[in-house]
Amino acid sequence: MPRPDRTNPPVDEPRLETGRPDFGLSRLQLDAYSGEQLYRQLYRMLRAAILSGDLAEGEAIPSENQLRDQFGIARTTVRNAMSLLVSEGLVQQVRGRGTIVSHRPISHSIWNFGSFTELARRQGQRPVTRVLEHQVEHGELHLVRARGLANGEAVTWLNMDTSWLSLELYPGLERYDFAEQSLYETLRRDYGRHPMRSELLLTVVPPSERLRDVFAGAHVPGYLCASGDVLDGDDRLVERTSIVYSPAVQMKFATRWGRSTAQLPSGRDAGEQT
Amino acid sequence: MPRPDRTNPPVDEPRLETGRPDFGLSRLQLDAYSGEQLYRQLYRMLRAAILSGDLAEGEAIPSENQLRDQFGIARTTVRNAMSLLVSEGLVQQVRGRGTIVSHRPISHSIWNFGSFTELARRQGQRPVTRVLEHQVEHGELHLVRARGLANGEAVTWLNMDTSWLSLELYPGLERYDFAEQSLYETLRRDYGRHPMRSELLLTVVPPSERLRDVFAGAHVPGYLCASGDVLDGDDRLVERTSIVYSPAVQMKFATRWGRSTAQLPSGRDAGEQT
DNA sequence: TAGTGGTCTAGACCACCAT
DNA sequence: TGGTGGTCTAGACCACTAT
Repeated sequence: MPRPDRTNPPVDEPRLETGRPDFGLSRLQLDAYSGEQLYRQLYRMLRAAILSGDLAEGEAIPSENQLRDQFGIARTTVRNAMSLLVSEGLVQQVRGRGTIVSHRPISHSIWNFGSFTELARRQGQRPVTRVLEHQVEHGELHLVRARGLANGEAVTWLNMDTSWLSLELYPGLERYDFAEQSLYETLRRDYGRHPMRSELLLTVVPPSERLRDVFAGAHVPGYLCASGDVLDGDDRLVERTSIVYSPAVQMKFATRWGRSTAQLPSGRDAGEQT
Repeated sequence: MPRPDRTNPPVDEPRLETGRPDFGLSRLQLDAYSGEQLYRQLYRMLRAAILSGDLAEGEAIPSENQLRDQFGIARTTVRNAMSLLVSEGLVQQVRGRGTIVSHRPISHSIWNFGSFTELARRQGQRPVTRVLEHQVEHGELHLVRARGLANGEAVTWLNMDTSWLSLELYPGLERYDFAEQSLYETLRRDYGRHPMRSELLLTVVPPSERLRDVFAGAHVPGYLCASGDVLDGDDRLVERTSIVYSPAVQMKFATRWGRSTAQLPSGRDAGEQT
C-alpha cells in the first residue's frame, strides 16, 4: 500500500543493520522490503510485546530515540508507530518521562450520530458484530446486535442495536447471518432498499442486566438511546430501530442558529437557546 | 506548552506571509507567537469551518499542499492538524482524492435543541424562567435557570440550564435579573455578542434532588444532558453551558446519510448506521 | 544535566485518483 | 498527467522530568 519504493530491494545498501544495545525487544529487525510499512512493523512489534506481557503495565517502553537508533529509521517513523499505540490506548506518552504501558480505556467521539463502520475505519480498527437475538415475531424479524471494535483479542462494545424488519418487505431475510454481513448492505443488495435518513427520539434507558453485561460498564445511571424509524429515499420504512450507546461513545453534535437571529426585528429571542 | 521557540517574536522574518490564492477559509492566518501550536490553530480553524457548515458534508477541504503554501508551514504540521480532524471523525482522507468532510449535519433538523422561546411561542404558551442560582465564582457568572411553560397558574418545567459566563467578557453582567430578561438578548444588546452555534456533548446525568424537585418527575433512571460551548460567528466563546432536559421534552432529531457514502471506495459500508 | 517526548522544517518518492 | 494523501528522511529547538 504505502511507502512504495523499495518494494524491490536495491542491490546495495543493506539499510537496516542491527546489533545495537539491546533492551526488551532486542534481536528483532524491520524489513524494509516486506511491503509492510516500517511504522506498522514497529507498531506490531511493540504491540505484541505489550500484549504478551513482556512490557508490563506501568513500564516504560524504549524511547523514541532508542528505537530510531536501534532500527535505523527516522524518528518520525517511530512516532507514527507510537501514535497507533496511543490511539489504541495501549500506551501513554509523557514528555520528559517516556512512553508508558497503560491499557487506558479510550473513548470514541461520534459527531452527529455518524456511521459505525466509519468510526471503526478511522481508528484502524476492525468493526465487530455479535448477534444477541434473532427471531421472527408477528411477521417481523427481531434482531439484536452488539457492535464494537476489536483491538487484537479485546473487543470494546460501543452499542446495542435492535432492529425490527418486516418479513413481508424482506422475505427470507431471517435466513441471513448478520454477524458476518452488514444488514444495510444486504437490504441494498438483495432487496433494493436504500436507507437514506432516520427520525429518532432520544431517551435514557435504565441499565438492564444485558446492557451492563455487554458494555461491561461501571455504574451508570442509564444509557443513551436513540430509537425511531429508518427510511429510504422515498420515505418508505426500512426498519424500526433502537440503538443504545455505551458510555465509551462520546455523542457530540453541533447546532447552528440561522443567521436570521441577528436580523430579526425587535427583541424576539429567536436565537435563544433552549 | 509545546513548540517553545518563538514565544517571543524575533524581530526579523515575518515568517507567515499570507496573500496566496484563497478558498473557503481565506483571510485567516496563523500566529506563530500566540503560544498555541501552529497545527492546533489550523485544526481549530478547519474544525470551526466544518462545524459551522461553511464546509459542507461531502465537500473536499483544501489539500495539504494548499494549506502548506497558504500558511507557509511544513506539510508535517498540516498533517498534524489533519490527524486531529480524522481522529474526531470530522473528516476522511482518501489518497488521490483529497480530504472530505464526513460530518453529518443534523443542526437544522433537530427539533428540540432549537430556541426555547420559539418552542413556547409555537405552542401558544408563555415561557417562564426561574433563577435557581446566580453567583460569581472565579471571575465567572454561574447561572442556573429552570425554564418551562405556563398554562394558567401551572408551570411545566422543561429544562434546567446552567451557564458559565466570563465577567471579563461581560463586565457587569452579574447585575442583571435573568428571570425577567433573556440572557442571550442581553448579550446581544448590551455586549454585542451574538450566539451563533454550539458544540455539545450528550450525556446522562443521575437524578439529583434538585432535578427531581424541578421536574417533579416520576422515577427516571437519569436525565438527558447536553453540555458544551456556545460560540459566536467568529468562533469566540459566548458561554459554556449544560442543559438538563425534563423527560417531558421529546428530543427528536433527524439524520441523513449523504449520497457521498455510496461513492466511497471499496466495499466498506460507509452508509451503515451506527 | 542528560534524556524524554512535543513541535517544526524542508525536502523526497510513491500509490492512487481524476482527467 | 497533475494533484492527492501516505510514507520516510535527517535534521532542529524546545519544555519537561528525573537525577
